Amino acid sequence: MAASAQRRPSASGPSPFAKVRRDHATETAEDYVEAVADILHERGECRVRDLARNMGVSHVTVTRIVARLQSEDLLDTAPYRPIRLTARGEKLAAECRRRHATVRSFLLAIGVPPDEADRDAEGIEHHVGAATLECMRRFVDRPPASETSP
Amino acid sequence: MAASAQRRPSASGPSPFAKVRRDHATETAEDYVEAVADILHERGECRVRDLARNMGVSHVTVTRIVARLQSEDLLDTAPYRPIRLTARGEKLAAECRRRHATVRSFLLAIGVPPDEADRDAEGIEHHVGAATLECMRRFVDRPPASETSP
DNA sequence: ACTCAACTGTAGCTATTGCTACATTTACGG
DNA sequence: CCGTAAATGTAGCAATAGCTACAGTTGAGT
Repeated sequence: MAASAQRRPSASGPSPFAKVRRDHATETAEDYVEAVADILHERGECRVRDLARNMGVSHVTVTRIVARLQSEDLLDTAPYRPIRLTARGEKLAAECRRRHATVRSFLLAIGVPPDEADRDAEGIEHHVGAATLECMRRFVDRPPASETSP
Repeated sequence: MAASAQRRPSASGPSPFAKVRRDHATETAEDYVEAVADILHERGECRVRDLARNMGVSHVTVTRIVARLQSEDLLDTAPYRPIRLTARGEKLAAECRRRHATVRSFLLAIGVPPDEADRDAEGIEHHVGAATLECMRRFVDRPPASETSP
């Protein structure tokens, strides 16, 4: 009888779920860094309060996560001071922004309604590998047919 | 100055991230239920040990999560006994299996290499809404062009 | 029947992300 | 200046998901 109960091939590790777990670890960082970049762009200054409103969580949660991201050299702040991006943070934010835009455009290109495209892109973007992203980009650049228009 | 710093529209809640957080809450349930179904199908019996190997975590983690899923009426077990699916669990597993297959086929259809398609499908499947899934299904059923063959 | 290895459960730790309640700081207006 | 409201920080709680170490069960083989 076939191999083990592993339903997915384990080419790069003991379990495909390992990658998903790793993604979750960076997901928060990516969301916050991207949000900081957006807020900075819109208001010129990013405060804990802005992030709390943007992410839909309490200011306490934001404070703690910002502290962690500062220790990871992604954000830069001081008590009662605005939050800025480090060089690494800027770079990560740019990558995330680009990837998010690609995923969103891709979903729209295959015919997903805008509101669901927004919601799903938020969750999907963190789980899209390099090859998948490239395929999405190619698809958006050159949609194979008028699939979206009946 | 425009609206708020919300970069994404908030059509169905205070923040698009709320949905992502909700998805995460059910993600574990879905993964475990699906794994139980697979193991049951392959070996006829599902033990804590099988799940631990399948998910790449320790048996302790599995025990605790199985207990929670039992309290949620998705799994059914007893101390030192095999793990089975409840009716609700069966239903959820079937839905997940179908969705996973769709996402994976879709990724393959847009040209993602099989190994990355496996990995990414694992992370993406939990964040795919009904409309997005339907679009993927339509795409797989009727690929617009020979996008995958250079 | 008994022994023993494998399996399972329990205790107790860490880390992350939520929260409320309370304390402190900033900054603005009078 | 000084007071106050808003913003921020801190303390301490809950739930989830990891882990190691140790204890208890099961079941197979002798």
